[in-house]
Amino acid sequence: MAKRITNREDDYSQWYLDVIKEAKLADHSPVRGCMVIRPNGFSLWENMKGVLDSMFKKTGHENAYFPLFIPKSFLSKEAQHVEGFAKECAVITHSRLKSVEGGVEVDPESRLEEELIVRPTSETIIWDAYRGWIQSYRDLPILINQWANVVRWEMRTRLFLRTMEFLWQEGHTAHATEQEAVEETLQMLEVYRTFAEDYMAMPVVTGVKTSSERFAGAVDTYCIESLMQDGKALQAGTSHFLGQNFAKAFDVKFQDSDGEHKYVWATSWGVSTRLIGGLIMTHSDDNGLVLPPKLAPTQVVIIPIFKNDDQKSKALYYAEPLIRELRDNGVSVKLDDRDNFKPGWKFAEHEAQGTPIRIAIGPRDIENGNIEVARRDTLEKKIIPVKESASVITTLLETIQIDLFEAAKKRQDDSTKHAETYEEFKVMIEDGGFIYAHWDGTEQTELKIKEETKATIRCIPLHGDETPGTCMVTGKPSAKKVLFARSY
RNA sequence: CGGGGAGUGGCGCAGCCCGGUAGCGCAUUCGCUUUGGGAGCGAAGGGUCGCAGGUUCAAAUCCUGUCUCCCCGACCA
Repeated sequence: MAKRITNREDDYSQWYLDVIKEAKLADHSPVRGCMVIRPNGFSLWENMKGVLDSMFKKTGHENAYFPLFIPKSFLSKEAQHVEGFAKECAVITHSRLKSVEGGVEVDPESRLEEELIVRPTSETIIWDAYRGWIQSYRDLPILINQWANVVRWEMRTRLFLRTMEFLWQEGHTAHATEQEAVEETLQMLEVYRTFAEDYMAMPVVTGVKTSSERFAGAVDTYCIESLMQDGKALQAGTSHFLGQNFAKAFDVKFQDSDGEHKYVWATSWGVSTRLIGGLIMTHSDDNGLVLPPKLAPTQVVIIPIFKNDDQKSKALYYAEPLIRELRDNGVSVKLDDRDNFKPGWKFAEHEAQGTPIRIAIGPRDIENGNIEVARRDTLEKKIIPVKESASVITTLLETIQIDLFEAAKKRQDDSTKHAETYEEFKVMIEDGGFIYAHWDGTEQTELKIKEETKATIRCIPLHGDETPGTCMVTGKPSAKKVLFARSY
């Protein structure tokens, strides 16, 4: 078999790129750091989007859309926020081109009076709008989400994990009380955890970021962190409690039931196409992509095996009721009846693309009233009677979904360690993985650890060991262990 | 943005040092034989050698600039 995908242990980065290429998820674009999301990648995103969107709707959110362009002055209104994003904003300075000999150039006459920035995130333009929408406590809460693209001018990019333009959703909510906003922040974090674990089959740790890793402009940033197969951590989603920072910056006040004018409390939360990168690195293997059934664009592929037209039509005839029954059960089925590829070629191709279940139907199966069922995750094959196939397959899809999560969870647990001393920590971090250790809570110590080991504090976990101790570096008191890892 | 590597039919590569009319494998098209793990034979089509300048009788090859990708750093979802 011609191997087109680099083995993970030979070169993990190359493997990641090969999987994306062979699964036809995305291409590089002519513009540095941008990507073309191909139909296979986009339908995966659409599935993720569909699930998340209904989860947002169930928690009372509505979708809206705010502009791509933001007046430059808006960004400078919240001091921390500017500092965080200033270095990575695309700026629009001109409005047109003019033809010149051999092409076009920017028309110097068209310089904009106020330059526009391409949104790196939309807090500013949204809070500017909220000012006009909010007068009374009766106008609150505002629970809005938008699906959009954003641009961050990154130095170093990787397909899905960090691109200059990416697709995401950003929720922006406004509340009358601090408590309500904090509850919203945690509720959405829980939505993300549920989505990651129950749909992506990607186990995560939930926690709060340290001040140095916090979102620019937030009071607290909560996150879901997951461990990839190479032992590096990926921040998969964030939910921010913004306090009154943006309300103050954009002067958004409401009159409360007690007659007082008060600043509004805010949250924002988002996940992006980066999740696709996380999905790839959580489940895929040296044969290509492995997808959880709940998100796979195609859950079952049927490959007829035939030597001639007669056998082909028999196989198709045999497959037809099965396809119908599976579809009636809500299973997405694709029949691969192309005759310009041999079965073996198709097997390899669908494996590379991550289709959870493959069914082969050949003359032998038809004769015996069977089908051959192969699982993508374990590569296991078995012959089953066609009569039982619909129920076997719907059950198998559920089993695969669970097994993928369990396998990923086991890997994450096996790669999670506790370090009591800094010496121990330095040794452990070389093997990758999550490491719990005591930390004195200061930025200096965090920075020292980062400089010496390249590991960062991924989060201060919300659930877990609450035992106090002493910082592994300084020996100062520590309330509880925090989670370290090298990260993407 | 600094250091290293790379860009040649759709994909993977050779040719470059030492300039002389662009080649291989896979894929594509047609025909025949094939089809239970990436089929075989025969024929055919397809390339501004990343882009822009320059040197030269002549540039994929030499020189300059520039764009994109990969790896490693600093910065970030």
